[in-house]
Amino acid sequence: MDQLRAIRYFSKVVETGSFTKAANALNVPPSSLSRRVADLEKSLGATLLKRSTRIVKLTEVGQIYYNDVQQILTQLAQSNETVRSYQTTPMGRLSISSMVGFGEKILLPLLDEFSELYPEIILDISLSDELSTLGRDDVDIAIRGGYAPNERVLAIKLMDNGFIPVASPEYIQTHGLPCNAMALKEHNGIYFKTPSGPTPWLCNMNGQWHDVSGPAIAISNNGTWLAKKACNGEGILMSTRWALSSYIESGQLQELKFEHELAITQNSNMAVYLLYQKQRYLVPKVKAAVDFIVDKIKVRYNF
Amino acid sequence: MDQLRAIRYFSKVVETGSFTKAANALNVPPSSLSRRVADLEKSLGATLLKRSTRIVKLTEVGQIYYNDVQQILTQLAQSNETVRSYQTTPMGRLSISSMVGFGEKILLPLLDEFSELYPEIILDISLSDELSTLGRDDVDIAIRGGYAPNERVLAIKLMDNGFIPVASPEYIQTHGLPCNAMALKEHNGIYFKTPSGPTPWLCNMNGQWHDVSGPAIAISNNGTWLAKKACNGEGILMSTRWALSSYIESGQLQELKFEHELAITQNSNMAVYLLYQKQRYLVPKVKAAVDFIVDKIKVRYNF
DNA sequence: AATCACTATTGCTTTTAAAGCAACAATGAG
DNA sequence: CTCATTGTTGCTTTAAAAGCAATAGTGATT
Repeated sequence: MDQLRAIRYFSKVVETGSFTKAANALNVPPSSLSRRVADLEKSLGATLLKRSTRIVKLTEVGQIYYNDVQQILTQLAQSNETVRSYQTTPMGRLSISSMVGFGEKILLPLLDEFSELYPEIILDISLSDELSTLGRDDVDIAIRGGYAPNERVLAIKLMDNGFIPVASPEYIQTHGLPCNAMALKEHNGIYFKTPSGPTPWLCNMNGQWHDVSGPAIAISNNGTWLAKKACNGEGILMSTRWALSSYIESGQLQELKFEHELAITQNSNMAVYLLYQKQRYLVPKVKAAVDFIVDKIKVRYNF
Repeated sequence: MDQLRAIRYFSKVVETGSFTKAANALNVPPSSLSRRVADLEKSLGATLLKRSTRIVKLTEVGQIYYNDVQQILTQLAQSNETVRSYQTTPMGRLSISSMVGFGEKILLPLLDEFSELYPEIILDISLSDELSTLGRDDVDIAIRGGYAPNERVLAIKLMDNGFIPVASPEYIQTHGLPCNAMALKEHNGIYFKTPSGPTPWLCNMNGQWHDVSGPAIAISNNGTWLAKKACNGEGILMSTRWALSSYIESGQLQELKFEHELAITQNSNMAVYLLYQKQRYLVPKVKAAVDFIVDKIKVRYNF
């Protein structure tokens, strides 16, 4: 028995929820599916699918097996691709996932250059702040802030991800410059929101952490919108240095400095990491992109 | 093409280093191997094996592919086993790897009981202090001290693994009771050796770590031999409480207590962990053994 | 409650792929 | 230079999966 084929058939049935639909998708008669899945079940000595003419659903073991086998299929596909593309020119679909803010501000412009350099690579970019599990999904490269990678995944630090407080000159004129971190509590707050909630203003004074968040006037995960609000003088914003640098340089916003530094988490080494699976670095397109991104960012943003 | 079969053939050829030997091992004609491997290479568009009539060896890509594929094969085998044995009585070969001392003193006696309870499980025990990578090798359960598991591996703390200093009453009579940890430097040392080297005597005083190791008179990874030396009054030994408890209870050795506690590493939470792959817990034999070991040890050694 | 549409399965034939065997060519040891 | 050994190739046989048509069972519809 060709177990791999049987598994592919089985998976398709699970995904479409029907032998007929799966058969159409695979361009084989339903009888083949029925027979191969039956073979598979026989060889495993267990029923994977509970079938009736109307509905096909996984049994308990079936669910377990499906999950296991899914992973095995992707791994095999990746290994095959590694070999196939070994020592060829970078080409094919390259899937990159990035944090929204970083993606818009820094990554996408960079990738425009990249595309010119490697026209045969088709980019597939997802911007999202939700963390996708590398390897499980078919993401080749992920860019995340302060993420703890597992052993199979390599992490390269791209740049610092420290948050700094800023406000517009008008706001400071109107409301006064907060003389110390504690004084922030009396100021209007514009808050950046991550998937795990809005980011508070924290301050470490003599080993003690204090929440110095002021009353919120706006919360969003869209950095651009928040920055505009800050420019309008609506309040104080804490965001990353790289997201704010253009506003600071143009004078629209200015950094507020305090004796005790501010942060948005007690975890000190916040940074932007580029993540990829160690094995996949052998695939030319992945290697090309990783090398390109890391190199350009090192040159341009880490003076 | 049955890729799985092709991969199995390919693997066998790699392992035997010859098409003919592999063919004998698999009971198929060599021509089949030749053809399937050729198919595989064609489908991957790469040469996996460099062959001549005398010698067959892996190419660079071949090596990569072989490694990848090896893992995939074991994963698939495990998934199949999971399904096959789902909800059956525990049986089959169960492979356990343990630290030597713990294995001899605690695990093996326990497993004698286990065997009576599950006669259909054939135990395959390896005692070694080298850490074997779970999942890679076909070890179902591993028992290690202070091991950092990855995400796929579950770790259950079995008991503390703190080292305590002991000496025989005779030794103390002859050399005097060391009045504080620092005084240990003047005493004969019997040292337990791990794969990463002999274990020093460390002492944390007011936040500072001091090495208070005395001159060595014996070093070994064999706890029993060291304990005997200590009983003979040859010096002071630091070893785990569980390894020494029988000697202490019989009065052959006595614990030395100091104001500042001793340790053999700056890492505080030393413990004995039982490790297994999360997935494999679904296999009855693995579940039975994990549950049994954890339960018995909790009852008998963690009062 | 009976019908009807749809679906998975089964029996049979056709097609395809791998096994098996024998002959061949290439390689490296002696 | 010879020769045993090994991997490959041509051909035949065998096994397995595809393909097709017919069947039986199920659940929604009337």
